Amino acid sequence: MSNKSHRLIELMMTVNRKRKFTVKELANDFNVSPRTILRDLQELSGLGVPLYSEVGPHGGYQVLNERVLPPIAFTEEEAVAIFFASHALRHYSSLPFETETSAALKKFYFYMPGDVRDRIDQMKNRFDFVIPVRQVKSPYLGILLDAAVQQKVVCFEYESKSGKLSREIQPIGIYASSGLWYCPAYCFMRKDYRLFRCDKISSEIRLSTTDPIDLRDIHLGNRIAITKEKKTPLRLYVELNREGVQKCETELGRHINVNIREDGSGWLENQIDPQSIPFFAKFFIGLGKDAMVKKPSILIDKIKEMLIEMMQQYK
Amino acid sequence: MSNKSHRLIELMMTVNRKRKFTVKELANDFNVSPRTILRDLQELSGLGVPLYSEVGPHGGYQVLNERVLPPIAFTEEEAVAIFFASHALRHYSSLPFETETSAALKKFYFYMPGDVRDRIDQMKNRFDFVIPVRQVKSPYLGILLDAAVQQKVVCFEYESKSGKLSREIQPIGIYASSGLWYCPAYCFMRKDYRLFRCDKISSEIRLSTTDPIDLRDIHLGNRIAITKEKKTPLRLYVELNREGVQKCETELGRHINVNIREDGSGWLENQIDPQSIPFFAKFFIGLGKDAMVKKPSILIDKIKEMLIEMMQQYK
DNA sequence: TTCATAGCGACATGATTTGTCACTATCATA
DNA sequence: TATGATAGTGACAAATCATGTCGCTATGAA
Repeated sequence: MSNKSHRLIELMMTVNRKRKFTVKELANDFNVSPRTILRDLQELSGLGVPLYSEVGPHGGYQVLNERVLPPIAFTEEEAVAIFFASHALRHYSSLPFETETSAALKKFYFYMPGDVRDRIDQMKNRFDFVIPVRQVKSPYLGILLDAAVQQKVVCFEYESKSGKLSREIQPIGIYASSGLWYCPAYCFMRKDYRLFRCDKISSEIRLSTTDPIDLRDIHLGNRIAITKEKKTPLRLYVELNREGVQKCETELGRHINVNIREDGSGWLENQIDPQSIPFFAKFFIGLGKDAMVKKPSILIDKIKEMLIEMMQQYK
Repeated sequence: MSNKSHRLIELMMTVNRKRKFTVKELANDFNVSPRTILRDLQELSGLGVPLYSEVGPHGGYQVLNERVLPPIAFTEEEAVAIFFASHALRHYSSLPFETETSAALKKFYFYMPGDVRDRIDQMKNRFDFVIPVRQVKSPYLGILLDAAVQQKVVCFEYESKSGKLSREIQPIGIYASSGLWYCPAYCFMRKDYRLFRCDKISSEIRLSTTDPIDLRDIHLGNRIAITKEKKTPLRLYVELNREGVQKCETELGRHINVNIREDGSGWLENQIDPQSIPFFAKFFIGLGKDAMVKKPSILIDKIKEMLIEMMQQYK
């Protein structure tokens, strides 16, 4: 392959790897004169590599946060799958990334071969990953994620049912579920793990001076096992008919285990946290006669209480 | 920019777009001699573009099914966002793509600059898009999507509440919501639009000989408006407090418009389909005192009926 | 001030690229 | 079977491009 084109491609990779470098350095690496490197760098710039330079001692070139992916061979299916997965991000009103993801998608789309593009166009209105739309913004996702990754303690005002309270937490991670963002974290106030809803954070997030605890081995994948051990659990037992089974599977996700019989009916049998009684009461009322709660009695009482309340509401 | 390098990059895009072409053709496109194009194509080959050629009339060059994406400049943020969006696909037990998406992800990951890779590794266990896990497989997603794109009529056995029935439908599209796949379609049996759950298709899907109707202008984005026109609508009016507003936003998605007042409370005001009365009755019972249904009276009656039923159930 | 860096322009030289031409090979099809 | 459309190669001269060198400016840190 020709010298120059080859060098340009190598150069592209090299600058991406080094991120900071001087013209002289590269001239040595590539055994060409600095002048040549200068010209090459200008070409790279023209090709879209975002180079930035500063003169003076300790100056030099830098690649800005844009990186250039080298040519990657994707099969058509792969490209389409990646496109639509990223496309689904448009449903989120908040993301922990600063970027407009639409910019990334446009690039991706623009550089695709024409027929893949055609295929995407045809599918665009016929295929989607739906995520409930919320207007609720969660502006602190980036900070929380950073804190989780870097093991930092943060504090903020949090709007819980019992009112606004200042919290000091060390995030384990963040995740989106049904259009809302959640942040499981260690709460220094409660001295225990708690789940926070990111949209209920009602003040700026500040870094705290509290020493972080060691959460390196606790992450989204294993936190449930770890946090569950500590609760004083209530035993939940619910009979479900076919419809009930299906709804529970859809709506409870993986937190609660749904057992299924051959005829399609089933039952729930789980340890639950006393705090979640109001949630389950509402949930099973919503299921109507598709679910029959047998235990715990405290849950049954709550359901009755709510039913009576509602009877009054609708006279 | 220098002629040759420029041309090579353009060429890379062009061959990816055209997939099949002759040397002469390209020579015209690029205003160079065929000889030059030949030499260029050899270089591209050397760079990994999978070219294949055949001599003779109707021969020419082809790009094999792996496509090479040219170098794309992504910001670090963009790359990370695309990675995690695609990563979220692993939650789906069924996808309409044949490919293992993990293969695509590995490639993507592999070619990233080292420090982006590090960042991804750090985030992997601390960031996720959660989708309710279902064991339910939907093996016909690909076929349904094809049928939607290509305007074809298909038929299959469908397991609805009223039992197994043979259905003949023309899909509008498919979408995933809360871990389940749905297929809105025109149903030739009901002579109307219906929503099918892809996992309830209980037989092979066959192409039907029925003539397709013209659904080119109906797609996931507008089907609701179109299908609604035909119904005899009921007017829904519901008062919501703050919590009610939030739940409706989360759970009703974009189908129903939630109006919000300054104090956080709000109301629903919509046309609804009489068929969806049972759904809404359950839904608003589930909201408890966070919602107060004012209209239509038929819905209120249904709610009362269900409440009474449940009171009896729990004595 | 001095030094290390980026950056530009001009120019001669050497290297590469290009077009042209003449040739071979393959294959579909008229 | 002949023909034409296609890929593919080699050689060489002409055109173009790339490179190094030199001299210069500008900037900013130490």
